[in-house]
Amino acid sequence: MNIVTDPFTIQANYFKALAHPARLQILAILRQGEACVCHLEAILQRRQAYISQQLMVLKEAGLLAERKEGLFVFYSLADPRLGIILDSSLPDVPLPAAPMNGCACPTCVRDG
Amino acid sequence: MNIVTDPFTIQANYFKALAHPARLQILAILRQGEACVCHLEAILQRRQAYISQQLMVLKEAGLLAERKEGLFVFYSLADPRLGIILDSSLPDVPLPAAPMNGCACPTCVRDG
DNA sequence: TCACTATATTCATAACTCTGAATATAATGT
DNA sequence: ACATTATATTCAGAGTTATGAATATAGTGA
Repeated sequence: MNIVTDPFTIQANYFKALAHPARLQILAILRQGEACVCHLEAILQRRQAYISQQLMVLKEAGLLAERKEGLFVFYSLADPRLGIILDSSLPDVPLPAAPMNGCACPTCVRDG
Repeated sequence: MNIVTDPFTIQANYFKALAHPARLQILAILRQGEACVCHLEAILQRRQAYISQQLMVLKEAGLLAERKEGLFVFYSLADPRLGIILDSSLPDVPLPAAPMNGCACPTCVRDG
């Protein structure tokens, strides 16, 4: 595993991180504000390990910031510029944020 | 092979087309203006079949426009918005357009 | 310390994508 | 019609990525 210096390869790796429906859905959710893993788990209806795996891919690509609060880890977008890319990449199709049900994280419990 | 309607999957397919160094290099060249296959072949130093394959991927993703002129097919960017995405995705690294040598297409012959 | 909960990692296999070689098509001139 | 040139397509094997199951870690409270 060599260090990549070719700018086209670096850029390609960046897009690779974006080239996955579940990861794009996660990013769409995070654009609305930070969220913990359990939150994403409830929205995406996928098992926790799966969510964590996708978060790791996004994190390694440098797309996410994280904040710990007790047991919870809250993820958010590292760079708002990402919003420009996400908007520009799908001119005509709106990206609905899927509805939530049943998350026990502090935010959800407080907000009902 | 079903028709995809999920917006996240559509968007992911879009990024998949971008997630490849050779294709990004092609796009970087096309941002400077249309180019024929032989032109790209000379710049990328890859075999013609390879260039055509990558062009087909970009075309299927809806990124390219084409124009026929005799035996030559000139490709160009379908949507200038793509420039925004390409610029935003690599804030700090300049993308050099590789130097050319030896292309026999009408444009190159005319311009010397 | 122990039990509990939220999140992370590892691993094996399935699924997919890339690549190169060969070949096909399509436009042009003779 | 034939030859030539520019571009497109097909296909198989190599290589990469995704997925689910199992397990590990880390923070919290008793």
